[in-house]
Amino acid sequence: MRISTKGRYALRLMLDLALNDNGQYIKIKDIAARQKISDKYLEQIITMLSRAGYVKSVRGAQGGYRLAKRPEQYTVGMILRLTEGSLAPVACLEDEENECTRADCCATLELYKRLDEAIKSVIDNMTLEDLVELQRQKNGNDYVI
Amino acid sequence: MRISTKGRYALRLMLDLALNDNGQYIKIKDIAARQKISDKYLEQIITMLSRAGYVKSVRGAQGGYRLAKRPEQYTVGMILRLTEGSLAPVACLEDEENECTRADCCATLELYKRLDEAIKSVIDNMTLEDLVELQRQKNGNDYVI
DNA sequence: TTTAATTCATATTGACTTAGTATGAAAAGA
DNA sequence: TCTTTTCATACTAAGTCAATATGAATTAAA
Repeated sequence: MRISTKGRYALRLMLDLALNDNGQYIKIKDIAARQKISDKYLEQIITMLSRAGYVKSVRGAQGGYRLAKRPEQYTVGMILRLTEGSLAPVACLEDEENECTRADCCATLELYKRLDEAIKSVIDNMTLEDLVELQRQKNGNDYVI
Repeated sequence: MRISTKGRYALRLMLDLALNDNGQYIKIKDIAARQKISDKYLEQIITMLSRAGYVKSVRGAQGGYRLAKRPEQYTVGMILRLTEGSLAPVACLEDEENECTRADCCATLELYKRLDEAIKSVIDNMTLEDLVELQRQKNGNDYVI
C-alpha cells in the first residue's frame, strides 16, 4: 500500500513548478537541485507529465518546463494516477478486464470498494493549489529547508 | 497502492475459518481446496496468524486450526497489518525511525496523513464479523461458488 | 556557424519483492 | 508403527523499483 517515489517525486515536481512559476521555463536540473532528486530520474517522470499535457516544454538552451494549467486545475489524483498507475487497492476494481469471476460472492470485495472510495475521496478532492497553500503556510516559497 | 495476495488470502482464510467454525479444528488443506489457493502458500500465511495468536492450532492427524477469538474481535486492520506490514502510504508515517528530516516543511506529508487516516478509518472499523455478515447476505455460508 | 545547454528517447542494472515450490522434521491420532 | 497434519526453512522465477547510462534532437547564444 505504498506510493512509490515516482508518484511522490511527481507531486514534488509539480509543486516546485507551481511555487517557482515566474513566467519563465524552469530547467529540470534546477528542480532536481532544489528537491535533491536525481535529475535523470526526474527527466523520466516529467516526460510522463509532459506527454499527458500536464506541463509544457521547450527544448534547447534556455529551455525547460512550466505548468500547462493553473494549480487549482490539477487534482492530486490526476498526478498520482498518471505516474503510479491505478491506485485501486486490488486489480479487480481497476477496470472491467480485471473483473473477478468471484465478484458476486466475494465479501472482501466490499471492503476493497470502501477502501477505494476512501482513497479517491482524498486524492480527488485535493488540488495542486491546496498543496501550494500548505507549503506557503509552512515555509513560504522555499520548498527545501 | 496494492494489497498483496498475502493480505487478501489472510482475510479469506480467516473468513473461511469463521464461516466453517463448528467447534472442530479445520485443516489447511480443506481451506485451500475451498478457496482454490496453494495449500503450501496458505500454510505460510496461517503460520503468521498462528504466531500472533489469532488462530489456535493442533498438530497431527485430525489436527488443524480454529479462530482464537470471536469474529467481532478481529478488525480487518489487525489481519492486514500482520500479514502486509504497515499500510501507511509512505514510510515516514510508519514510525519514528522512518521520520523524514523534511517533515516540517513538507506539504505533501499533509496529503499522506489524510490518506493514512482515510485508510485507517476503513480497515479499523470493519471486523471479521462484518465480513461474515456480508458473505451470508451474498451466498449463505458457501464462500466459493 | 559552431558550441553549449537542454529536452527527448531508450536500454541497462542491481537490489528487492512477490508468489509461490520444495523438502523434510515434529507431533499426534488410529 | 503408520498416516496425517502442523511447523520450519530454503529456494526460485518473474516482476518491480529506483535509478544510471548513453546518446540523439533541438534551440539560444557566442
